[in-house]
This record gives sequence, structure tokens and C-alpha cells, in this order.
Amino acid sequence: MPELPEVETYLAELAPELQGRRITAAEVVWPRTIAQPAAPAFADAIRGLGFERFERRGKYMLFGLDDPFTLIVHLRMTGKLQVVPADTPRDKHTHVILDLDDGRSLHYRDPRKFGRLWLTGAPDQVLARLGPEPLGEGFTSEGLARKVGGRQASIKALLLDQSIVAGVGNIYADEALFKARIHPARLGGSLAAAEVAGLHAGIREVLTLAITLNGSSLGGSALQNYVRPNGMPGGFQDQHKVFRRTGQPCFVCGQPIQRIILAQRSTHFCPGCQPAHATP
DNA sequence: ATAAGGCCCTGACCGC
DNA sequence: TGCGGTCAGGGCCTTA
Repeated sequence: MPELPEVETYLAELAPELQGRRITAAEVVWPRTIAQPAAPAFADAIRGLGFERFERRGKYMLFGLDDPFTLIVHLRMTGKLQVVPADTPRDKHTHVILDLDDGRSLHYRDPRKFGRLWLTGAPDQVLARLGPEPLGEGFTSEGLARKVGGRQASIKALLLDQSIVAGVGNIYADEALFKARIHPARLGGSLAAAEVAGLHAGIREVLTLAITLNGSSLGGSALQNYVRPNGMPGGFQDQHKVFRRTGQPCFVCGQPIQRIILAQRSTHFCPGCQPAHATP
């Protein structure tokens, strides 16, 4: 499940492959993959455009094409983008094919079909709901405190809300809450300023290390498993303190990690390190 | 405005 | 072995 560090890794590895390349043809196999414009218009409009700039915003990849177009890609759960030889046959999960001018193609594959692509001249409209970048100057402890203050939703649910902070998903929300020693079911409005400050720092530390290690590759199902565009796994899964460690001893206090459901998401925490109530 | 629940999808997994 | 049911999960939409 690609979150900010995985998307950052994706873009870093795709950029050198795509820089300067031009799209010579486009095929949309599953039209609903294209969020904007309609699939036929997308395929028609993207033909002939070249890749110029590469940016990330939250979990979105922004491919700056010839002015004024931006190709936006959100991988959601199981989306993958890979540069392959042009004669590579599409499999049953390949939904979009962009042929490049160097004898290769960019394949978008997505078993769950949740991911979406946009071709737009106004990317800010697509990204309008996003909150600040967690590693940017716009993300401050005070700003986070304003957004969670007074809220009656769990802090876990609030961290998953992309309008509060962009790019944090299920893995890094759990890991950041552990780092800050905050129980995930605590209500946003119950957090003291010092706790919010710790959470703010925890989010940044977890994401920064995860980017350095090229994200998290989870074992088990090939469907869920994130791998980098070059096929290599990330390295942050070995740093997980709570995520998918249900029943295993906490590295800090030894108590078994618990799993609960919050906001319809698996949530992992240490009952010893993350007490349900703030300690005065 | 906020909180909660449904929906989209399909491979993996479980119990019989 | 085969089959049906359940689950996971990001973001958007609807409902209250």
C-alpha cells in the first residue's frame, strides 16, 4: 500500500527513466482508471506530450508534461507503474499503456482497480483537498494542534484524513503514534499541546527514515506487496515497531502488540507504551 | 462542520 | 478439490 515514502521512491526511480521521453501512443484498457478527462479524450490528448518535471504531493505523483499538461497518478492500494519493453504483453491487470519514443512503454497495473490517473491543466484543482506536506515548512505542530483540537474523532482517523496532513496512511499513522506514545483511539481533542508536538515530530521522523529506506514492503500476499519500480523491495518494514506485529512483544516494554479496528482500518499499538488515557 | 458508514474491486484466506 | 463467504483498504460520496 503505497504511502508517502513509497510514492517518493517511485518517483525517484521513474524520473530518470522518463525524463525527456515522449508519449507516442496511449491505450486505456479499463476506462474507469482515468478520472479526468473521459478515457478516449485522455488517450487522444496525451499522445505527443513529453515528460519534463516530476513532483510528489501527498500520495499523488505529478508528471509535468509539455505545458500546460500534468499527468497525475494515484496508486491507491495496488497500483504499479513500470517501464517495460514495448513488446511486453499486457496482463489482465494492465489498465493503461503509454508507449514511449525509446522503444519502451509505461504500464499501469492495478489488480484492485482503485488507482486513478488524471490529465489536467489545473493540477491544483485535483489536489485541492490536501493538507500540508508533512516534511514541508507548512506542517507545524501549532497547525496540527489547530486541526485536531476539539475533534471528537480518534487521532488515528484524523491522521488518515488527507486534509489534516497529506501522505500519511495506515502504516505510518500507526508507527508515528507509537513513536509519540499516543494511543490511537484517543480523541483528537483530548491531546495536550506537548502530545501534538510529539506526534508532529514522530510523523516527520518515521516518514524521513522510511524515505531513506525506500518505503515498506510487506511480506505475504503478492497483491498487497509494494515493490519499487525496479522490482526491489523497500527496507522500512524491518523498522516497524507495531504495524503487522500483532501478538509479538513490544521492542520497548515487551508487552504484546494489539490490533484493533479504528475508522475501518487495522490499527496496531502497544498497550504498555501507548496508554488509553493521558498520564498527568 | 463533523462523524460514521457504504462503495469500489479482487486475490487471499478460511471453514466445510 | 471445490465452493462460498469474508476480509483488506484510500479516497470519495452519502447520510445523519
